[in-house]
Amino acid sequence: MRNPRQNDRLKALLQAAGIRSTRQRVALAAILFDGTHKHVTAEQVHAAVRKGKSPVSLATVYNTLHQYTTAGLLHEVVISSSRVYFDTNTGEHHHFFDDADGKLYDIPADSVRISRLPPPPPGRKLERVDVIVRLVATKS
Amino acid sequence: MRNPRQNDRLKALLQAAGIRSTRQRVALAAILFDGTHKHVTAEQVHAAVRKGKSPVSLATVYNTLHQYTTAGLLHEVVISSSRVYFDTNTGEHHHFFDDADGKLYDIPADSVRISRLPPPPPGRKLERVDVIVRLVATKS
DNA sequence: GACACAGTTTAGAATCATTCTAAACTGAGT
DNA sequence: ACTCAGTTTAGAATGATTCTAAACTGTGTC
Repeated sequence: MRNPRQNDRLKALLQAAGIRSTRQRVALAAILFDGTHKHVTAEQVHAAVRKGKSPVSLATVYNTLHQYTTAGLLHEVVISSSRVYFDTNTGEHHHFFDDADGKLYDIPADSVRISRLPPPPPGRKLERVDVIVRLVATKS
Repeated sequence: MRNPRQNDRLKALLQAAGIRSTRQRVALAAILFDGTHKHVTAEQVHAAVRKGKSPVSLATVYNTLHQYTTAGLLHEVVISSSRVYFDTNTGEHHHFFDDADGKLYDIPADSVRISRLPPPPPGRKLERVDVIVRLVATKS
């Protein structure tokens, strides 16, 4: 995105999260925070940023995705052991996972009601509840 | 387990699942199906079987765990991207995952009620619902 | 505007769980 | 005992991710 208005928005977004803005971090933010929610892998982000005019190394993609996650700009979603997804929707919600094509779809938090959850073991507190609804193709 | 009664039980269990019983498969079954439910990784099973008198290669541990999973004797639980857990409890239930020590604890199915789940996208059907409750140490 | 230095980026090596390969082995039926 | 599909194996290969150590860059200081 060469749009200077966009650029300022992204810099502000990083600043607000306490992250120093650099050329690479803005390029990645432009891909991730374009207004629509996404589920992406590091490789996908790397491929996308390589197409642009502002190349970023794979190591930096990993570093930055983790940094954004720590800063609360992304959520990590563990769905399959072979790859980690990063979710730009950081609000409470759940996921459909389609095994056929490896894609994730959001389920709004209020579509799922969890009740009667047992208390966590002593010395531990509940951090997050992830509901993953695994899908398969209907063998018609 | 050198107990011949045990041995016959395990062979029968494999047979019933349509799996030919071999020395290796029985040795692994002895570790997995001892009457108590477990959450194990391939490495853990490999370490355990190596201590016994009936060594099994790591490749066979992987092959066999997957075969047992396909046969419905185990369930695969994906909780963290760095390892896969195999669960000897194949009934419907959910999990606490303790990030502090990487351990899994069962949550009985009837402790969690999921309602208002949206319908799966067209051409897909719901295969399984996994609820993972992530725990962290209480910072006291 | 040049200087310094912590923070950042990078290519490539390293890691680690898992899968693959291709050869040796084994069990069930003749 | 003989055969052949099915099984096991060591070690190589894979693939995502992390590490390393060296080069680079942004920000504050004069």
